[in-house]
Amino acid sequence: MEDGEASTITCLPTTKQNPNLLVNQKKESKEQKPKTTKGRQKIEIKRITEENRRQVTFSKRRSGLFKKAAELSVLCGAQIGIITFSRSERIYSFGNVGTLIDKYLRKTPVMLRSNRGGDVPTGEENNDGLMWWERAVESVPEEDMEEYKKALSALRENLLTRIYQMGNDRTAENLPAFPNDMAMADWKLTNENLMARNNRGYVGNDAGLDFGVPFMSQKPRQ
Amino acid sequence: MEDGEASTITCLPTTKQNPNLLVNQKKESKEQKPKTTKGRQKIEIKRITEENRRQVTFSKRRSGLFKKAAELSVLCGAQIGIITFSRSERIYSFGNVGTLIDKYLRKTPVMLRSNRGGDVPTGEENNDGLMWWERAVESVPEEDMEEYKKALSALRENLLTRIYQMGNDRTAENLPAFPNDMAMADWKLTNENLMARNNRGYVGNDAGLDFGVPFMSQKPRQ
DNA sequence: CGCTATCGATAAAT
DNA sequence: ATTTATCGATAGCG
Repeated sequence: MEDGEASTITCLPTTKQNPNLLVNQKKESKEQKPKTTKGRQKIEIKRITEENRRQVTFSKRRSGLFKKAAELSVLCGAQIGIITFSRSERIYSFGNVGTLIDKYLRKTPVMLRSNRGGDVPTGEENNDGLMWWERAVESVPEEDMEEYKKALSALRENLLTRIYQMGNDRTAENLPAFPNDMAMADWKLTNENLMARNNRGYVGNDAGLDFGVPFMSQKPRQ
Repeated sequence: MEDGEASTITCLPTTKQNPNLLVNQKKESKEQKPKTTKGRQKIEIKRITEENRRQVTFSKRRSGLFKKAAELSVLCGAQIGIITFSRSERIYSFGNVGTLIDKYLRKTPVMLRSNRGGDVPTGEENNDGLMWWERAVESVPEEDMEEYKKALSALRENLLTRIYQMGNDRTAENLPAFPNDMAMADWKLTNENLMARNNRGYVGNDAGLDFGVPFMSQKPRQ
């Protein structure tokens, strides 16, 4: 913003807001503006190649999508969860995803069909390639049980910690209240998602995050 | 046409073919209509009480939401999954939910840091109110371990079963470059979910589980 | 440097 | 006609 910013870029009239005044100001300037933009344009629904533009579009449309989802949720009292991965593997989620995943998976009531571990129809689905925690419990050697238990516990701890970590709110001013279907915390977080500005930190390709919550920030609040 | 596919689930909405309303509407036409519609109206975002209207709204907006999601997906090459439960517990999903849930859950790498301690800011982190599977493993009495293990195992089985039951949506496992389309199977699944109401039997309530089990298939190629 | 907020203008939806 | 969702461009914030 150093170069060329102050010096009025091209077509923008100087009636533009002064960067110095970041406070919300009434744009009283109802004056004649020399047509600065081309307005909303029609775009084809196809992969956006330009990296930059795609990024911006992703951000904007995702916001729009989440907003819609929130509205639908409120209007109809429906539970909605959205999971989104950008191309850079960054995750963005909306709603109480964890709960919904749970319900989703439970569409089929539990019945103890005794098809054991490697039953996958696609073949070659032995335990190889599975994470330790997704392996059948029986496959854990008795002597490793102790460690296994510890690990499971740690896993749970991490999840809970993550969930509770997101206790920092950002003052959701004038947002409607969610029906009691959605937990307050979730709603707050969703709001963060909606207006969120802070979202980084957990990125990369691991350094994970959540489970049941749509949050963005990762600030551990110390 | 290829983008037609991309352009969303589309097609399901609107059978609106009002002869009066031509598609092309230029603002130049100053024709005074005696009394057409009141145009788009603003509605308050609050729970719709009237059962009927809410149902309709749910249907319409869900379509709209899915459409948006599809567009976003195509435009930005992002993976998107939406899970929706209506008040009547009917499920509607969009996208390759299975894969996304998998990725979502996998986003939490297991770190064997056993940071214990009830550091939960909000307090009340006792085991009460937790489902059996989310309780600390240590809290399981030794004599119950056997059963616990069985349960965990059954859990995993069910998840796997569930996943494969809901169809072959593992197409987009790690779709490389995003062609402007979502996997066919996924679309089919989405559409099925959209129109087919064959989602019954998932009753379920209570006991949820979800976190530690990624399930889902392995790499497509073998 | 990458992602989000804002703005003017306009396409889209109702 | 009126409200909403983007678009392109850019300022702002981490």
